Amino acid sequence: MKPRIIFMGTPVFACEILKCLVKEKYNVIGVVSQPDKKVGRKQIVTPTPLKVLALSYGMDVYQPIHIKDEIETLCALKPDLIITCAYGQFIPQSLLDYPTFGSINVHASLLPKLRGGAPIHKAILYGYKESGISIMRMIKQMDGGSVMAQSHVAIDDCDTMGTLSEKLAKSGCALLIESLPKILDGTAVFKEQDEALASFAYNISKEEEKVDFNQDIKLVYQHIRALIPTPTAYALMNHKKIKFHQVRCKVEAHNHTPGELIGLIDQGYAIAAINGYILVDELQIEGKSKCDARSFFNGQGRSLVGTILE
RNA sequence: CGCGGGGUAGAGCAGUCUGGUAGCUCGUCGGGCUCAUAACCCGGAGGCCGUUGGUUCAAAUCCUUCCCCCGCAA
Repeated sequence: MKPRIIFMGTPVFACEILKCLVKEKYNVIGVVSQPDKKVGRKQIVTPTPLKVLALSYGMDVYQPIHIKDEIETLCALKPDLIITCAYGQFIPQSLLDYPTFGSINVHASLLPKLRGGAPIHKAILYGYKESGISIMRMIKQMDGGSVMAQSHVAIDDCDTMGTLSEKLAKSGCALLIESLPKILDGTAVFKEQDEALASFAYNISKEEEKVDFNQDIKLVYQHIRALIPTPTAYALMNHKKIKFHQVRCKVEAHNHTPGELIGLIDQGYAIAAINGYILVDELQIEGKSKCDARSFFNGQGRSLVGTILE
């Protein structure tokens, strides 16, 4: 008799985890995800990535507005284990305690560091050299449960939130598959987190999306990479937003003003920061579509050289 | 009717206010120069200026219908 598993999650990252559960033939009896949200100018109702995937597997999907109102429904499914991964709602203790094997969470950081909703973004933003995956028990406190397994993933100098997310997802899948048997046969050992070392990775705020070029190139580069592909970092150019979709960096002493548009360097549109340049490969001006550095330079970019970003 | 920007050559843009020969950078094709080049020089091709109707001697430009793309806000 295979254990009955409920999987809860929302973004693409959670999809990868669900895929591997399916691949390993675990018995996922239901998927819980956030409600469909109205998105964009047209307010089109859009399902979450995990919901789309789950439906493609023909799984039952539950999308409670407040999960505390659906505890009975979910318990009625008689889950033996709940696995969560970036679900986005606090789950009541009574539900966490229901399954025979309890509830575990796959979190994308080396706990107790970077607890919270944006561990991948923040790992890059803070310039970490490595991050990882933690599998731990769910408790009431956010990402504070005892940890049973961790894997380490190196962060490359050119990693973005997107590329790191892929690496972590891969690592997370492997770790979860390795850990599940131990959880199900009771041999898993859970260790309490050291609260003194805990740090938090709150969701990216609107203010954090704006880039300040008046700091060291390394910090600017980390900042921009951390927000690729979403929500994307930006700066203001003549009161218009300019978003950075793909960038490189070049460390080099110079006398330009931080934020000054320099022109093309190594095929990228260069912007000065302290001790170097950001080379923008793909950008987007407010009201326009994405375009590459070359195209931008052929259009308005050439005459904007010398402009200082705010 | 939430606010705003935009649709002009394969790409990115200027031109629109103030109507009068379709322009720039890049790409592409042909030729030249060079040991060589994503360099430079010469030449060519490529446009119903998003769509509908109107004003005018004349519309990319002014008024009008609709379609599409994008930023913000949610």
